[in-house]
Amino acid sequence: MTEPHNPRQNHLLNALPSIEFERLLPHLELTTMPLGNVLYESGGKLNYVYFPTNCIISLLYVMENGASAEIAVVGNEGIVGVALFMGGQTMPNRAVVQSAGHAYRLRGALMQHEFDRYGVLMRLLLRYTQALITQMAQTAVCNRHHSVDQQLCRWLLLSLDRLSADELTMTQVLIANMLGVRREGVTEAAGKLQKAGLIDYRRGHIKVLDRPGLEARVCECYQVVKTEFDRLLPDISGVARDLAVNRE
Amino acid sequence: MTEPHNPRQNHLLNALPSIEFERLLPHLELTTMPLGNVLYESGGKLNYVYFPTNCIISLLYVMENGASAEIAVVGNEGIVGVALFMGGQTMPNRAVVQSAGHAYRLRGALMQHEFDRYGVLMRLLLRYTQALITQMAQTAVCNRHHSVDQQLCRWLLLSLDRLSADELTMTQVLIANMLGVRREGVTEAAGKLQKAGLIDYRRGHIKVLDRPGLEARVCECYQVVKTEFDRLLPDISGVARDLAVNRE
DNA sequence: ATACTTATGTGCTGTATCGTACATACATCA
DNA sequence: TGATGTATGTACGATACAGCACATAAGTAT
Repeated sequence: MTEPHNPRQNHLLNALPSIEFERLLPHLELTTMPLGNVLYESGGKLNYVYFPTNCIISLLYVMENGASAEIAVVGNEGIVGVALFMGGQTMPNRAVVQSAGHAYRLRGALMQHEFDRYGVLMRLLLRYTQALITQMAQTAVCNRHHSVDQQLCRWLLLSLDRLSADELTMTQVLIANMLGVRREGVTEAAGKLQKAGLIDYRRGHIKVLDRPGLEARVCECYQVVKTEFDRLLPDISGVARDLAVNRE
Repeated sequence: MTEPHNPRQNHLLNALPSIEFERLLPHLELTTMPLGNVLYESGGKLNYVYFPTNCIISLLYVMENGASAEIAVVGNEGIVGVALFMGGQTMPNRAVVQSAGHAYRLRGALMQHEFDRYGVLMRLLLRYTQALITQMAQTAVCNRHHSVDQQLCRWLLLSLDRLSADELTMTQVLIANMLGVRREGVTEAAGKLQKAGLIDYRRGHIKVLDRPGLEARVCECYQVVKTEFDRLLPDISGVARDLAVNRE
């Protein structure tokens, strides 16, 4: 049950050539990420970047009136805190643990220093950031045009992909906050999926029974995002090799 | 009307130290940007990046069923084609001229080469990209929570900021495509603004009569985006004022 | 002027989602 | 075992917007 933790469970870290990885290793701190923990507040200074291994972090915007909306999710394919190397230091949204687990964190100053070596790490981070951009853009599109049912499917699939699991711990209230809809809307949408035999939903535990069924029902947004992540960050050492060679 | 065109009308180019600017200058090609012109298609290769001077480019996603939604707008504060230096080469959305004008373009290979000098240009581009991320994120939030009325205000203000003008040429159908709503919805929202004396709307021409009034009516999303652009690219407002003077 | 095209305005019905209120089921712990 | 808090289900009117049909108005070409 208690798997040994390893920074290489994070795909970005795993894709690093050993020289760069070894350089980071002593500075990577294993951190427990309990559900609901806030990594940074909107506009707050980022002291660390986080490389998730088996947790999911949700980037969400909280409005003046308290309503919220998820902008993107980050799992072990990515990093939390892109503002640290993009140059802005902060961002106008909150990062909160959506699914408990672990992450390796790295001090912001170290992150910047390592980024400024202009090596494979920098290339990977920029590619990841582009993928993140696509996810945000597609969230905007999905919020505009698709039904709660479809958005729930998208959200489930994106989350499960990031956990490499078929099950997750999550109440309907939380999902509603992420999607920025009423809790009752989630109840109804989840009810339909349950009735269709696609998921099994019981008091904070969702289990996917028929993944192809979910994929058949989801809007195009899911595939756009997934395809783009696969394209930009294909499994993995391959990319690193390309990145090392391709740039003259 | 041959105003003298100058690459420095683009804020990113203008912010470059002279060494870097001089190096780019011979490669910057002045390009006419007619309304509706498609700079790149979803997934299409980017041969050039574009530095708008007095035009607006809209990044929009076109869905399988033909519906569309704007993800972000780019004016003379920015650059079109971030995928070229972020490493992904393409993006799953379309870039189309929303307001006619001019831009300077630069071959993709040159852009990458210059980025890889890791100078001021790179820093500026990354900061701009972070600002762009905020704009996209806020679009997602706005699509989720705000009314067509509010979104129209936001869209108008963001567009006008990028033209340093109080007037723009734009039919309701086009606005509807950008916002991803029905044309009739725009008619109604614009009608309200007209009735309130905030704008004068006549067959493809919108003139803002009461900008403070618009700002009072817009949702928080506009300020979030504007504040973030000002923070990350502080030279914007100054140059914008200059351009506004030049126009009269 | 005339016809024609394009832009805008209006009205209707249908529907997804909201806001609200409340009922039921499950889980934990005294 | 029962009490209590939390998660989920259901119901109903209100509303914003979609989808559609059509009317009017402003330019443009003949």
